Amino acid sequence: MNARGPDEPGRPGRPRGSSREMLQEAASELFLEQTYARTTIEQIARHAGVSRNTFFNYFQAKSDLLWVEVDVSLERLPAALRAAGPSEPTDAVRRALLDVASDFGPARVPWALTQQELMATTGELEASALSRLSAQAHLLAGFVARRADGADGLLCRGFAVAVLSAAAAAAVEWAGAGVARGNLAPYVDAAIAPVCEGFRGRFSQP
Amino acid sequence: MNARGPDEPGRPGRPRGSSREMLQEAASELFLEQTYARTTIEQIARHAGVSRNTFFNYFQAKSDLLWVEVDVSLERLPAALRAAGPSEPTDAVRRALLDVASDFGPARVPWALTQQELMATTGELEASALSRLSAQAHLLAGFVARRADGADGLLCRGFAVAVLSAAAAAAVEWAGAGVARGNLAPYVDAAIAPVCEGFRGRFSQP
DNA sequence: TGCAATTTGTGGACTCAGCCCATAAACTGG
DNA sequence: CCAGTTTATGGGCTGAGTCCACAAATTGCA
Repeated sequence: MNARGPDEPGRPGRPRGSSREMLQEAASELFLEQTYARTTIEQIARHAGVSRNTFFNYFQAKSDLLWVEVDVSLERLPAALRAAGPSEPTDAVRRALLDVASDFGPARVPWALTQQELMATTGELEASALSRLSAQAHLLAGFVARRADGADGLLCRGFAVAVLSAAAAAAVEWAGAGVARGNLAPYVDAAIAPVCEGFRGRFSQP
Repeated sequence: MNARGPDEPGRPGRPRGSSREMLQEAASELFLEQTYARTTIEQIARHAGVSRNTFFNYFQAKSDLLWVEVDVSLERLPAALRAAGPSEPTDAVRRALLDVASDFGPARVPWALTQQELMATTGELEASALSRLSAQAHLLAGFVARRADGADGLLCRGFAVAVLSAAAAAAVEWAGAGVARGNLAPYVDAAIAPVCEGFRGRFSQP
């Protein structure tokens, strides 16, 4: 077990010859030229100067490339929840999601939201999308359950997936709105506010 | 263009030598023995006495086999919505979803809900699940938009995905509850009621 | 009876994602 | 110089999904 990260200088072993960023950049160029569906992992890797297998040292799946920006912002969700303070759970979740959404301005549209129609094999986008949604739902449900001690597990999970899928629908709408889309946050707020309202008060404070 | 279905007797062309049911039965046996992940399309087809390619004459994807029962019940959703009458849109949706859910008793658990952990390639279950959810969301959003003339598209879509994902979470909970799970409908009702409440009144009648 | 049209079954070939493995290369510290 | 560690690479493999050409089975029509 070595506590050092993969980039510290004094670390044993062969240093990395590439980076996630290089592969992302290579992929972006190819996606623009050919679309995601017509781009193979082999092409991305060679374009970045590495071999196909090396690609899998940096990403677990091709579809991860569609979600890089989203994944980065979602890493902040736990902190955003903690920062939301001891308020009512649905309010805390709403504030935290708006905080994460505030990362996305009109020019920062994730690949995942622009390549909706042009996916290769059946439901590659769907798979990657739902796997992310359920990971975050697990997080949110745990948060709510901890805040509302003894709350019904189904209620926590129901709220988590409902609010997240409403937010996702808002992101799709936002991405499809064209150049005048503005910021993501207002879209998300409009979509999740009714969900939060419907669940407000159902998570009794401990 | 031939209006006759694939089973009418007077239809030209070679009659079908197999059926969806035969393939489903073959698949069920193999899934019980080997799990979904360890069963190949080739095995299912041979077990049903046809070739691999013929499988794709009856199903579009291997994962369709996980959703046969669900798909059959979901076909009733449009009729259930129409039957829900001219009541408030969120009420109509709630009643229609409970109607569909009433198909599922304690012994009728779809494969999709029992093979959650044992999928083959990354996110095969997720892909098939989300593709179904978004198809039904499209339906629901259209229904609500028609009922509430001039309503915000984002609000309609947000409600549709929120209520459906809450129902899906309920189904997961239900399937995981073991032999004493009872009927699906109460689970669904508990999960979607708050969502419907949050959106109630937001779809002004025309 | 024969012939076109139509529909299904089938085998073969292909692409590509994802996975595993053995080996080489590049670095560390002793 | 050596042992340990980490990355890079090539090779091979499985399996889903697609395409295509051709055979087989049925229809209606001449």
